[in-house]
Amino acid sequence: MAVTTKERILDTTAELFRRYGYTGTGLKQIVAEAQAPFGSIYHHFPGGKEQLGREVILRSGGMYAELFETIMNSVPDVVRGVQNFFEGAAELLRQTDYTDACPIATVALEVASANELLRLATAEVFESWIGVGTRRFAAAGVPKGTAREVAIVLITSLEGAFILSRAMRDTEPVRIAGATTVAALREALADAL
Amino acid sequence: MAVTTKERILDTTAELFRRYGYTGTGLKQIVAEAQAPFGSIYHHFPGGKEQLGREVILRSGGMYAELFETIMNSVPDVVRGVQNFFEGAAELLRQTDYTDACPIATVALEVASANELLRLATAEVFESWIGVGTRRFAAAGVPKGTAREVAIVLITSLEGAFILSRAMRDTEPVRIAGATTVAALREALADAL
DNA sequence: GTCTATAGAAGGATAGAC
DNA sequence: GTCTATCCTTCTATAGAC
Repeated sequence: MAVTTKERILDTTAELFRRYGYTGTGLKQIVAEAQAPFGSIYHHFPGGKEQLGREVILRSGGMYAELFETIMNSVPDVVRGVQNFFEGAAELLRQTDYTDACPIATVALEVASANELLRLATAEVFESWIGVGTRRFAAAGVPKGTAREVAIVLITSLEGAFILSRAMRDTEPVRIAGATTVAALREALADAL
Repeated sequence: MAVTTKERILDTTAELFRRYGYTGTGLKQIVAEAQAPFGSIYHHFPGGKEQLGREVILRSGGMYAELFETIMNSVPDVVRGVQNFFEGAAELLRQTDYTDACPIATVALEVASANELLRLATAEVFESWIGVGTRRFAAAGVPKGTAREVAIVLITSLEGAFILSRAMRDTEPVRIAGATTVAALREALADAL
């Protein structure tokens, strides 16, 4: 897996943030799981938990965007790509006992009214995701303004569905969210003709 | 406001949970804001923070369902009602500096993989909301199975939009989520004819 | 420069004064 | 039975040994 201590800390923190959130994850818990000495956190992240949190948010956001791009690139049809993305998310949820959902959602809600630096990091990630989706849908023929709306529908539907699916231990919300997003995308593509 | 100490504790905790989440809210912080002695928490909630958390989740869930019903009852048209619900949510977000969103979402994500008792409480609330929406849409003429799907679309869209809107400090996601939900509802009503 | 030990504050919980 | 004072743990952060 990760070769350097810093990478092990980043990966471990991302995993713990996804499961337990920002305030629910302790620095001692991180170094214990990453098998790193406590001091290494402050060596690699002089700004402490806040700096580590910021880097993990941005890194996780980038990795999730790459996952989306990879899945979308694997099929020629944009609608099929979106379907596969949601089906993959539902399958991963089930396989991981409903832990592997959005890597930044819990943190985003925790810091939204509590930590301005970290809120800005989550906003940056969401804006980047919207950009990725917008470009992808625009390239498939959706008008620009509508493409952004469809991207927002995709992200908000998936995020909300993750909340319900994790709480209820059922993939139904994610599957319905996928159908809703596909319907919005199909209509946007039809309007473009 | 709240007359009894117990009610003040419940109201204050609900407010703090909404802003800072479960792990981000301390018991000392709660009694300070509720102007109650520390011991009163363990007097009224012998099970400690967990019991208090459970009661707050269920209570907040019930109050939010009542808000939905009130708004839906205030207009004859179900589509207009849903539009008003989302517009009210967007307006409240803006007015409260993006703090007053879903009362249980942050807690739901925090406890989903960390506290089974509280996870079950959040699942119970989501199921009750789905029931409220399903009955409302079924009464408006949507077929039963579809009515449940529309209810889930409403809740997931709003929840996801709350995350993005709070992070980005922009009501755009909530407004788009409202349009998406209305589209799904309109289609479900059209299919019923 | 890597890591351990500890400081200082805040967390949840409890015992017991009144 | 209401409330205060305190306990023990855990938290983030830092100082300093090696």
